[in-house]
Amino acid sequence: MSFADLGLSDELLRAVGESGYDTPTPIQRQAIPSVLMGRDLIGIAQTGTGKTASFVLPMIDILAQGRSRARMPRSLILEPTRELAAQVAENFEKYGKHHKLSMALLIGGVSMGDQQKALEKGVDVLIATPGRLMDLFGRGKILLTGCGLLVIDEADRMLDMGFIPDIEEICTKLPATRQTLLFSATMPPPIKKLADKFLSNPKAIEVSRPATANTSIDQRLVRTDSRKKKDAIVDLLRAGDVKTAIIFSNRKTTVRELATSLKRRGFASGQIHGDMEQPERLKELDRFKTGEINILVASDVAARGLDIKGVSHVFNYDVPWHPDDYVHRIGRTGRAGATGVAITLATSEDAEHLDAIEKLTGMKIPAMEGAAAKAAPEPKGGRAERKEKAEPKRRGGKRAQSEDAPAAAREEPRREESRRSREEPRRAREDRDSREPALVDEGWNGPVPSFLGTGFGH
DNA sequence: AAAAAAC
Repeated sequence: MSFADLGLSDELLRAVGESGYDTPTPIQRQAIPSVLMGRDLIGIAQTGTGKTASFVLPMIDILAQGRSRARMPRSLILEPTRELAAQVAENFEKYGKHHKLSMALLIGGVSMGDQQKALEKGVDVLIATPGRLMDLFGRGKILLTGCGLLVIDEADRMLDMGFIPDIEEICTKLPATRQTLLFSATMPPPIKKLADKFLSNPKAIEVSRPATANTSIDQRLVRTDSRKKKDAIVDLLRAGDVKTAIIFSNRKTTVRELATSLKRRGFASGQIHGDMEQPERLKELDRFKTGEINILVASDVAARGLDIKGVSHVFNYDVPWHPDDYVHRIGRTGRAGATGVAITLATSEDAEHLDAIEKLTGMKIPAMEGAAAKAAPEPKGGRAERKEKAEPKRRGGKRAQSEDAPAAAREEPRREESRRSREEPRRAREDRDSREPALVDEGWNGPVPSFLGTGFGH
């Protein structure tokens, strides 16, 4: 089975091929033909399954017919965070390069002027976070009556963030006869209700995979004391073979402090959290992706969905309060068939949260003792991931082929999803399915996209 | 207990 069997256009197949993809992932195989036929779709899938391409690709072909009119976007993609919206926009640019489609990225924290200008000219695809979209809508800058295609991505996360009322309101502004695609890692009742209300006769696709049966991530625990945490992290960064690391903290203030402290100690480090200005957030992310810095201190804004290639280590400077977040955080490493290391610093006060994590993942995180705790283990088993070992700072651009490979071309632990689903008690499945999968979603490795109504294509 | 998202 190749992409050519899915009914996509030649131009699109060319863009896909040029990006290095050749074989569609299960969700792409199942979703693309249905989306091309105009069907509604519920995709139970997480990042790492090739989810983004499963809607981006058919959308490009659907939108290739017809053209946009001023202030009347033809399609809308809703994302929970600004960074995820930017990541999807990057995918549109990549796969739409042989099409003449226009898009606008409507996210908060950046100037509205350029977004408005793009809307005025007319766009084929609107990629938005709910807040900015509602704002612009309220100002009369957008008419959604011509928007015949809606994608609600990461629906369960939208729920967590309290976006459901906004989503419902947005849905009512769209024409009743439209195609709606909804993606969610889990299906809690409110999401089910949303789907019942706004989708008609949807095709349901479920692609799940055990998150931390993810052997590509070597998980370790370091017992420490709150006062020694900073020294511990510095030791781990120095001693281990840390090529690229994300250090998660529970609080924005801690992110700031730790980032400052690491910088002062000479680490090529940066930070990202929700109190930073949006341009700064994207700039830091870009510096990290291009290798200008190799350590990123982050809040949970970066925990989910973000696909950054070649992260060798994830550190939990704090044990996350919500066990799901643990799985999401460590899922930033061990991506694209590479192996990664996830090290969690835990104090005696963290016992309860640690228990919750171990219960969720169904495994005890092995402790690094004594001398071992001084050195972070190397990611083992490696292929591409060990390549630049001697050189802590990656340079942008050239990357190992396997890392750059498409979701489908990558090595994928092909577990028997459907069989597993049948055999497993529903309860356990739901539990597990709320976790982040081991693998990556479509990459976003380019520079920070210019979010403002970029034309793409030539 | 936090974080995320509009101005």
